[in-house]
Amino acid sequence: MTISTRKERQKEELRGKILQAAKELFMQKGFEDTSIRNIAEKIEYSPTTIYLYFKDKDDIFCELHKEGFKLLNQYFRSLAHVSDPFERLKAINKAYITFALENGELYDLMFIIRSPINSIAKDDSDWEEGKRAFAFLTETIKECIAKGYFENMQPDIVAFTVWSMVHGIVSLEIRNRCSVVESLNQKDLARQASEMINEILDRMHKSVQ
Amino acid sequence: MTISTRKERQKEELRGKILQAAKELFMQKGFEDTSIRNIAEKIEYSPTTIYLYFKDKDDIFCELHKEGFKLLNQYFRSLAHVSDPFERLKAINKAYITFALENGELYDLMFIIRSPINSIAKDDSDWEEGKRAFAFLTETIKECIAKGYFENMQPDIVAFTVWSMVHGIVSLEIRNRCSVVESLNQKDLARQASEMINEILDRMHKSVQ
DNA sequence: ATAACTAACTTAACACCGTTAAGTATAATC
DNA sequence: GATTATACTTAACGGTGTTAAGTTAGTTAT
Repeated sequence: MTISTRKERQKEELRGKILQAAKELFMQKGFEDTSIRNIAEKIEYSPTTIYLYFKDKDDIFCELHKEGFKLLNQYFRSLAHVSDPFERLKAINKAYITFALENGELYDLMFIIRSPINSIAKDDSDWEEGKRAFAFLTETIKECIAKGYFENMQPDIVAFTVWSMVHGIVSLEIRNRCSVVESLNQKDLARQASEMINEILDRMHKSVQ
Repeated sequence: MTISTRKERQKEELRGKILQAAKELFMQKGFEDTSIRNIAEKIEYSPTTIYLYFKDKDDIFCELHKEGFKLLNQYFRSLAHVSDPFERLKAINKAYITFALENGELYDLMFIIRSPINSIAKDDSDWEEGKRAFAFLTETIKECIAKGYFENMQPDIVAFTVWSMVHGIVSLEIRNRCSVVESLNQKDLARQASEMINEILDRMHKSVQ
């Protein structure tokens, strides 16, 4: 028993090493620019070994995709204690942007890259953590509505809108499309972006008071 | 003279054919999934011929990038006659989303794809039409501000915010990340998105009256 | 103890990719 | 008619994801 569990543990360890190496390389060079051979070299195994642990490159993608959402949920979890829902909503925005800019390549993987997202969409377990993150946002917005914010608006439509606003900013930044706007200080984009979004939310709120 | 101009014309024609073939393939399969060999096969030339007309694949990208912005400006131009700036702004949002969803792969090229956007950023001529499009938006917002909208906000910050809001929606759709929101009718996304954005703008306006 | 089997890994290969060096055939020029 | 320039192609390089077949060590069965 002990011997077979050790073997199983070792297998799991190698799987973890592959994932770790893949993650580090993806963070450095991005998904497209990281090859199976690169990963193999890093862990000092032959490229084909990786296929004993993962179906294909997309399978590794999926794993890190899930990991990314776990991390995002960690960023969010620390906000659960903020009791005022509107303040929490603004904090979510800030946390989301911080997460995206601190983990650019991971964010890319989660929300921008094309790759195997169509195959991933079928399997519900791949989106579990993603849905949890979105649910946290939706729940916060429901509380806001209960307090009189976003009157006459559907919670998940508001949630989607808020999400897409921050995603818009972040993805333009990550894919380097901000250069057309000269007056935007690239370095302080996170702060400026947060402010803009929260300014918008504030004004929306004032409109219904 | 006639003979050399004919040759020049023929060269230009082939260049155009390459661009046209590339465009069609990009629209069908996306940039990454279209190879130089695919383009060559389509126009019945050898792959290397393409390198006589374009420096590399990124060079073709740049050309279509510029073309995309020209087309976007065509969508915008038809809105110049809308005299009320706030109505025009809302029409711009609608047109932008329509453009993006009608020309998904082209939009991808312009605003999402990583590829050679860093090399493109240096050359100002590549962004000429892009800046014209953004200027149209900024100008409209300046007029809005002159009429009392967006009080105490910087025009190009507002412009960037508006842009990123619509970009957020559109890019989540194009890269298939909308599936987490079950209540969003995928088919009518354009309409729903337009409505959401314009609802937000309306509420922002009411807040300062 | 030896034979058969299994697990973990590697080698070699396939068909593709972007790109380039060298070659060819045709047309223009001297 | 010889040379040179133009327009194009062939063949190759080093890379990619992926797979079929081979190897080597360890486990199990007789």
